[in-house]
This record gives sequence, C-alpha cells and structure tokens, in this order.
Amino acid sequence: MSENHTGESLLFLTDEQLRQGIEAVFFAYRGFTAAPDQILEGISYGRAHHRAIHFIGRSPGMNVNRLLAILGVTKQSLNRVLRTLIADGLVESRVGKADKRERHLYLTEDGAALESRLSEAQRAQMRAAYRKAGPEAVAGFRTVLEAMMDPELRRLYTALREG
Amino acid sequence: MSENHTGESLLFLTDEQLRQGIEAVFFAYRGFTAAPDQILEGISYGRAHHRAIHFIGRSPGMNVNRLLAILGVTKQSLNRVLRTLIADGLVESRVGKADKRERHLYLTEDGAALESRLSEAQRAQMRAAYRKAGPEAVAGFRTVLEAMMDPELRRLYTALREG
DNA sequence: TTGGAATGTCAACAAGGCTGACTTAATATG
DNA sequence: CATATTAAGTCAGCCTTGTTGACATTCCAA
Repeated sequence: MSENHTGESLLFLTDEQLRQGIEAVFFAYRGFTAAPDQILEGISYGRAHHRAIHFIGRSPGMNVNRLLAILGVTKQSLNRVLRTLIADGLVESRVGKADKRERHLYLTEDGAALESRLSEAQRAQMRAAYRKAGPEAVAGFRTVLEAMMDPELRRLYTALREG
Repeated sequence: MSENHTGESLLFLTDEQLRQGIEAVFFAYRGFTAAPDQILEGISYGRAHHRAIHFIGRSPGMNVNRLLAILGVTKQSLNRVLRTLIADGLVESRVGKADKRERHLYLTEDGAALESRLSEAQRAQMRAAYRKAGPEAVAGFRTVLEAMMDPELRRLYTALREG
C-alpha cells in the first residue's frame, strides 16, 4: 500500500515509461505521414497542402478563421497554401452569405479526388495498425491522444467530430 | 456473423473511426511538442536540436550514422545542427577508438543540463496525459504506436529500449 | 595499393513557419 | 451616420530545417 496511492500500479508513470512513450510518438509519427507524403511528392505539394485539403474536406464551407484555428498557423502561412490550391482548381472560396467579409472554403471535384487519394492512403496505414493492435488497444490509444491535447485543441477536435 | 470475420466487432475499423484517429494524432502531436518548443524558443534552438540532444543523451557514444538513421534526415541537415551544438559546448564529438573514421557523440555537462530541462518538460506533459488516461489506456496507446511504426523504425525503437 | 565507406564541408535551393505593415470590404457600435 | 472593429488578403523579409550535388579527407579491407 505504500507503493501507490490509488490502488493501481503507478509503474506506467515512471520516467523510463514516459520516455519510451515520447520516443514511440516520435517514431510512429513518421509512419503516420509516410504514405501521404509519398503521394504529395511529385505533385509539388507538401504537408501543409494536405492538412488544408483534409480539413476543408472534413467541414465543407468552413471559413478561413476557423481553418486557421484548427491548423495553428498564421494567415500568411495558410494564405500561401490556399492561393495555390485555389489557383490549381482544387479549392473554391465563396463569399459568405450572411457575412460578406467571410470566405467559405469548399473542395472542387478535383480537390475532393485528391483528398480521397491522400485520405485513403493514410487510412490504410492506420487501418493496418489498428487491426494489428486490436479494438481494446485502439480505445486506449484514443483516450491517451485526447488527454495529450491542450483544452483548446480538444474543443476543436470534438467539434469536428460532431459536425 | 456476417458483420465480421473474427468474432470481434470491427466497428473500430470504419473510415470514420480511422479519420478520427488521424485527426487525434494531428492534434495530440501539437500538445506533445508544445512544452519543449517553449523552452527552445528564446535560446535560438529548434526541434532539430532537441531531437539530436535527446537521442545523444539516450545513447551516449553513438556514432553519426546511427543518429542519422534514427532521426531520418540527411547528414547535411544533421551536421548543421550538430555543428552549432558542438560550437556551443553542448555536445562533444570524439574520434572512434576502434574505427577512427567514426565520431562518437556525447553530451557535455551543459548539454546534459539542457537535455534534462527539455526532457522533464515533455515528460510532465506525458505524465499528465497518462495519469488522466490510466494504465490500461496507456498500454493500448503504446501497442498502437508500435504498430504504426514501419519495421525499420520499430527495430531502432526497440534497440534503444534495450540499450 | 586501391576501392569503398564514413565523415565533414560548401553551395544552392525549397517548403513552410514567422513578424510587421498595409489595404479592402463589411459589419458592429457609439 | 461616423467610427471602430473584424475578416481576409497581400507584400516584404526573415528563420529553421529539410533537400541535392559536388568534393575532400581519412582510414579500413580486399
């Protein structure tokens, strides 16, 4: 009873366990981005384009400010990417109906096609990992990831899920 | 029985579940790097320096090629970072004893002090997330992360663990 | 002794972050 | 209505960190 305070083992909180977790995240993140990166290479787009396309596809009609909050970059950074996506006909920017200052973002047919390619590649990686790990591990995985987010991002994440 | 092939529910493999997992990784990774980034800011180092310091501290005496394999960058990229760390007296590069072509990397006292600061900041974040999620979730988290790594990286990851 | 491996260096470049300053248009507020 | 604020976009310039390519050095091994 002197070993822990909750009745559970706290061995999972040792510095060594934490460090292994940190390294695992580092290595896993590489696997996570590998598949879409390979597609993006050769069409002269990068991860920034992928992220923009992903979230526009996820929430069609979202305005620029909201996308900025999700991506966590400056508007100048995002704008550089959006400009090329719009010029290339993958994203459409429509003036807001209620508030004409706002621009609402949509994927075009071509944009949706690319989103689909990238998304399927990344899902295939995740599917393989999930299948290998099993449903219980996946539930734990999701729980820890949510706990790792800072509150503001968790709010955005949850909002996406709820449409 | 027609719904799945294994006797377990496969609902965790739906496209929607996979996409939520992908987004969770994206948002969680921001929380993951936030604390060390804040320390690095102001001492004119970036994440690349942090990564180098981390893995040199983890395996003192490791040679450059091995560090390159772990970090997954070009030697030119790593060299630029290593040069500043050596010039600033945080890392020491010693000519190999058995093979004098090799350089073995060590943290100096100052380097170890910085590593400690960064590491503790990052561990604090992970500790909070782990504590919140609980030991079972953490086990699942680790299982999925390992399944996400590509085989070569998993080998490196495991080797680190075993010293 | 010669070829190849490990390392380091120089140069040039690109992606994608950042800040600051500024414009335009539209809404909100006094 | 006049003014302030907000949303978005743009220009310029900077930094970090990744990339290639070319080349020198050192040293091991066949």
